[in-house]
Amino acid sequence: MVQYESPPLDLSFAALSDATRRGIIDQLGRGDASITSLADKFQMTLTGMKKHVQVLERAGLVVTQKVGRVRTCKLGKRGLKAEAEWIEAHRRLFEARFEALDEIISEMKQEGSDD
Amino acid sequence: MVQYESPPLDLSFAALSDATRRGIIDQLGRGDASITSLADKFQMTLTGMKKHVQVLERAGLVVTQKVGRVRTCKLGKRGLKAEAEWIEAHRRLFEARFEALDEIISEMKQEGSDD
DNA sequence: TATACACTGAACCATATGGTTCAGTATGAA
DNA sequence: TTCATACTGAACCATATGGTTCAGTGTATA
Repeated sequence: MVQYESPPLDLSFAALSDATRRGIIDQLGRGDASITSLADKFQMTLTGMKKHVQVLERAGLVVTQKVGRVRTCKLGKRGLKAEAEWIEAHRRLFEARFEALDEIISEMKQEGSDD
Repeated sequence: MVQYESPPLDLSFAALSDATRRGIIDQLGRGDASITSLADKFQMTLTGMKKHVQVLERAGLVVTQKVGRVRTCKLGKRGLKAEAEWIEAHRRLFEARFEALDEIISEMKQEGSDD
């Protein structure tokens, strides 16, 4: 029996699982943007865009600040460090598995039913 | 107006957004496993575990093979390359943003309402 | 052959997601 | 003051998620 938690990774990977939200990050990399300008760019209602931004904000990937009537979104200082670390560590894990001898052997004598 | 797609990243990031599934990848890194052994290790019903494995399989992160009555799960050869690339590219993007001059300036003269 | 084991599928449940519309509120400009 | 802009919140909708139970099916084993 093993225990696993770490909500931050849950939130950020979930945030990254949507193409629109990855696009928003792309866009904010080219400069800060208001909700309205993002909504225009991604052909979506203001309300819809606000929800996406909130998801990114909860994940710490984006920070927003409202000045006057416009809310400006920018990339969060938190960055993607934790995510990069998890991915890198496990990418090595994947590779290690395939270099293992028993893998090569079972690859050679590969038979048996599948579905 | 911008168009964004790429279902593979959608699927894999979504798969990685659950701590149990990240744990399964961890576990498979230490050796192949049956649905039953995974279900035991994560204190979950067989049916529940099967669903998690299916999510990982759809994302290409895990492959399974049924021999006799046991379905063996192993890490997929696809790996985490595409995910690592996206994360790395955007991690640099985050950092570039913070090195930009206007960031430093606006950080200094930081005022204005927030919520 | 009888029994146990490993999985599978259908059905259900509560909650979350990704989107919308509609009706505000607050702010800036004329 | 009036009007447009920029956002906000509530409500709704269809679908997905993460889990369960229950009733199978197929495969080993005694």
